[in-house]
Amino acid sequence: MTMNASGGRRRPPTIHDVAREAGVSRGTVSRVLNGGHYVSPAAQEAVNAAIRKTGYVVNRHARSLITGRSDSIGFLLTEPQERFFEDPNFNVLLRGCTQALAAHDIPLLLMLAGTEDERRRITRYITAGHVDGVLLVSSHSGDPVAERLREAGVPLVACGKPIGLGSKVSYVAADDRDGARDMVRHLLSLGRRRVGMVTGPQDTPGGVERLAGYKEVLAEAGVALDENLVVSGDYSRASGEAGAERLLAQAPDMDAVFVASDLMAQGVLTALHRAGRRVPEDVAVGGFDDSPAAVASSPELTTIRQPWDRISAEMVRVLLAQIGGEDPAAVILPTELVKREST
Amino acid sequence: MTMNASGGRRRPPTIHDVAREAGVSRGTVSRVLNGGHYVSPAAQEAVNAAIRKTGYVVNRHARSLITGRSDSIGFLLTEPQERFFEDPNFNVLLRGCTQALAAHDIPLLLMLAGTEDERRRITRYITAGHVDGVLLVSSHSGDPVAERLREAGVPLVACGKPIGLGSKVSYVAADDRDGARDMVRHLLSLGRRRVGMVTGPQDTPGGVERLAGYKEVLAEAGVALDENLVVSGDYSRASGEAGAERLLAQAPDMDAVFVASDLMAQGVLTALHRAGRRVPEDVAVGGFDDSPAAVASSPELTTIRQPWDRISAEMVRVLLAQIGGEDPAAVILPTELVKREST
DNA sequence: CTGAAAGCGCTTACAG
DNA sequence: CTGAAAGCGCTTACAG
Repeated sequence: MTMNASGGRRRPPTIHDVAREAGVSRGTVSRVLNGGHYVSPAAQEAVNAAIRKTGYVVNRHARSLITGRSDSIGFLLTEPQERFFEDPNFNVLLRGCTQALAAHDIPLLLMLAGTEDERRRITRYITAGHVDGVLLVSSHSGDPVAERLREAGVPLVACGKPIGLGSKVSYVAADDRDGARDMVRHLLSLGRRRVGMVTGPQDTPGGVERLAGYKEVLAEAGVALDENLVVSGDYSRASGEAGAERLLAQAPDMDAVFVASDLMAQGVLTALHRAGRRVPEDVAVGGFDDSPAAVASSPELTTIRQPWDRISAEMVRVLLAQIGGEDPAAVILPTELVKREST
Repeated sequence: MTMNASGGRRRPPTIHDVAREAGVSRGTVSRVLNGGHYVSPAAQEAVNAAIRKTGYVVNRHARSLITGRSDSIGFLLTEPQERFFEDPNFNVLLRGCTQALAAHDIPLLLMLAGTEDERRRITRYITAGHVDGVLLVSSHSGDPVAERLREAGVPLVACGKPIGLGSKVSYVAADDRDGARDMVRHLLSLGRRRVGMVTGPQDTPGGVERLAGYKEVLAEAGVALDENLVVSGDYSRASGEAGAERLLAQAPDMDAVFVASDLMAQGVLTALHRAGRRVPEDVAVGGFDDSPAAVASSPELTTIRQPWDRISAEMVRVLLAQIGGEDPAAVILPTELVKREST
């Protein structure tokens, strides 16, 4: 890494300049900066005025060096990046986390670790203390990064339940099973009885839970489970398209399909359209996520809304609490059925 | 901001531990860390072995404190965030920049400044030296942030030409005008003569240039410009839909339309479909960007590919060069016509 | 080529 | 409530 100082920047004012301007010691300035405890109102005021006058901004490197904290948070994306970037949910999550952190004046470092090599490098970087905590977004959850970070004692909160780590790692997730149950119940309420499903990956909590919800409701309704009506996808649009083609071949009488993500549902719509099936007349289609994809497709998708705003806000809240010394926690948030044109 | 040290992290090894392990002074370790100049091969080797053995990772805060560099780069998004996050191009750009930077082991800080208040706060943060340079992504380009950062001497490269700042600020952009020319020429080559356009915002370089290209080619082909065939949008899907409706009302005989972004083109497709016009039989539709939206829509869009991978790579290259002391530079990259189903 | 030393800007016990 | 002082982990002239 080679970076030199740039041309035009003049040396910013230091705590020393502020102290001189305010006529107090540097210690007092620091105390004002750190909450104003044990500082007389007069000194307090003088320092604040001096800060305004000098345009002082704390040097975080100096502060971090002594406190041992970095005052920044990492947003870590492991595993296939393309998929996440293709997924509109990712945007909402990233934006939500950035904003929630900005409210605390904490910068967010974006970290991508798609290869094992990068994952090793990033893990070292993190465990060296360059961020105070990590927001982990990973699709497949046999993900070793979560375990490594947990072992190193790095505060961590995952988006979705990390399989295999139980409640030792904090996570925030929507209630996938309940959402799936709502959707399948909705499809049955329409009178459909040949309800197919395109699942998510089965090494993913969402993938597992949504399938479980589907099976439960079918069983409760006394509808026999037909293996030909279940195919698996990987959350990508392409896998939805392929999945629908398989379903059509295996179970031509399918009259509804629950698809574990809106993106896959877009693919399903494409395949159905090509096969000449009308949606929702011939086949009702239910998605999951309520992502922008849901209203971008035609017909617009009936889907299950994941509360992304709350998810990101909770992830940040739990992480900050954990950095503050609290124990890990799991937060499960309710979903909501959004009825549109596809059912 | 209140963040306490977390439970399990033990104190990481310092340069002092490495020096002891290697049997050299701390200065020598530092020299190895910073390029290995003026270090004997023997010392070099001993230090490297000690680094491996101790698992040493440099403390960036200490380094930054003394060098005055932060060894990190900011990715700054000003103006309406929703639009950018909705825009698939944003993802590609963000990912490309993150990866290009990762190759230099430089972390990327994501900064969102949608309100004037946030913009002020971020500007202070940046000018205080917390990042070495800024990758600026802003739609409307009367954007005061670019000017403020330039004045403060912060190395900066914009995505797209910042209006009003001339070549004082580095930027990387696709050749918008040339791309637009290619598309309109393509539409004319299909025999269409009533070619409409949905423009981008006219306070945006891309918005201006793409319209200019459209007008140029029409003039060159001897096709009179019809004001009824030109409406303006804001790059959002919704504005494309509304724009197409206006065009249909003003110029029902329109047989082709050039839309300044794929996202708007999706909206155009929706409106055309609703009006019962077949694409491309009745109306040929050309987009711009070659974003994921282009293949997600049906029919798939003929469009102009922006070389996003190269754009992000060049942005990073130019920024690092500028941080290294070079003067600002503008880089214009060629576009490419991608023929699909909509023309 | 190498070590001893100063110093980056801050925070935090420690005396008062 | 406040100042003087030590020290966080590193880099970089400065002597040798």
